[in-house]
Amino acid sequence: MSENEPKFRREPAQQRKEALIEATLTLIAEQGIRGATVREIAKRAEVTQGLIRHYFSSKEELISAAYEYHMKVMTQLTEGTDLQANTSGKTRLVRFVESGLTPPVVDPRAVSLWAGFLNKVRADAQMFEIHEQTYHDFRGRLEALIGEALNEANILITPPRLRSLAIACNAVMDGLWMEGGALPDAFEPEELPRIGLESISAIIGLELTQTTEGQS
Amino acid sequence: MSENEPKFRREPAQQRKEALIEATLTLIAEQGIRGATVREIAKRAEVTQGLIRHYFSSKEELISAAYEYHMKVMTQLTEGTDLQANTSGKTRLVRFVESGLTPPVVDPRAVSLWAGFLNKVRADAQMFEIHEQTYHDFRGRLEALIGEALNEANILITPPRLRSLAIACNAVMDGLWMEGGALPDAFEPEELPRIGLESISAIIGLELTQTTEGQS
DNA sequence: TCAATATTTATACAAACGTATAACTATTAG
DNA sequence: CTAATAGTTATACGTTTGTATAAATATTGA
Repeated sequence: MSENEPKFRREPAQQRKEALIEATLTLIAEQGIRGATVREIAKRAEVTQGLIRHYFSSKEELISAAYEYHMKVMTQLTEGTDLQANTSGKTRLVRFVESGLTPPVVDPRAVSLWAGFLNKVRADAQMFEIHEQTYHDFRGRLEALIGEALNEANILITPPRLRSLAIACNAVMDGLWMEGGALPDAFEPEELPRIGLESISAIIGLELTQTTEGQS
Repeated sequence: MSENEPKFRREPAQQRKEALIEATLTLIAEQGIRGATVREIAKRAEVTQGLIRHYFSSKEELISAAYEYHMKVMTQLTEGTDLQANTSGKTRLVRFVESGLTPPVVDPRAVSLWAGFLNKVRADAQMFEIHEQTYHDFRGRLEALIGEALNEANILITPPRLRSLAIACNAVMDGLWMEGGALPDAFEPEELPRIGLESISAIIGLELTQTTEGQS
């Protein structure tokens, strides 16, 4: 009669936290922060709602933790591609653009998350700091790569002009990323990186679409 | 003793509806759709909550009406600039880009609204249709202007290539619009249209920054 | 094997939510 | 001036929300 099946399993703290955060992010992407209720989060993570309060002292704290986690993952996604150092700046720029305009960076969920967090990021000082740092870091890396690529080609450029080019290229990438994520069926798979590279080539005045170096 | 001050005023139906919709949009921009509660909407519109149900049979209907209203306003904002017909395509393209990259189109509230509506637009078929139509309309207009400007300069271009250029220019505008709205203090007032025109000039291969025609 | 402990479940509560309906009153038509 | 109408307020109801606390149980160390 009495089956001694355990009624629940205890998981390592970090693993549970991550599961709760993942469920939170999915729900925020689907229904916004207010739509990510503690009960629904618990259901998705397959625990009861009381457990959330055991790991996070409030919903506010869970949301902040989820944001931090997400931004870290996104940063790693755009960093990870390039490990071998002796590739040219031009090639690294090409790869940076390509990886930023293909999955998993281009992804409906990522765009939805950006939208879902926007207001909260504006209101919360700590989250705003994380956002600004990530944004400037991304643009700074793009600016450095453009500078190196132009330098290799012996194209001279002033710092303010380089800043403008970086803002413009960043805007192209942001725009394509947003549209690719918001309208996933409106573009062919290779269309986004192709248009991105063509546009950035034109903007910085250096052809990027015919790479002679080996493609990883 | 008994002052015969009227306890409320009756307003024309359309005026009340618009006030309710405006309050709704402001709240959606601030806190998302779920944050736009009927009670808070009523408070902002300075009426009691019961009145909302007199004009809209449900919150769902109010949200849809607010979206339709907002998209109409945004469309008019990007249409309105150009009335005199005998200006060149190049000039009209310049004005189109400039007006799309300055207030009131570039505006934190507009970006927040875009973010706030994103999920709902994906889920609701009717709202999705409105969104797609507006988006394609905008890009179509941009594509036509680019085509005319290039044609005037005797630059030949194939239709698929024109499509790519339009997607790219649209992405530049979207990206700058988004960044200008999300980080209002990160750019100088003239920086966005300047960078936009420079980038689009480079992308389509036609200089737009030195206009010889009169500027409105 | 058994007590100690931290994880997990279970239950409860006040506040806020969308909705429904009744009561009031400014406005209009005759 | 009066009655009818529709805009508006007022109140209420069942659910869902975030939070709080008690109870149960899986796991660990001695």
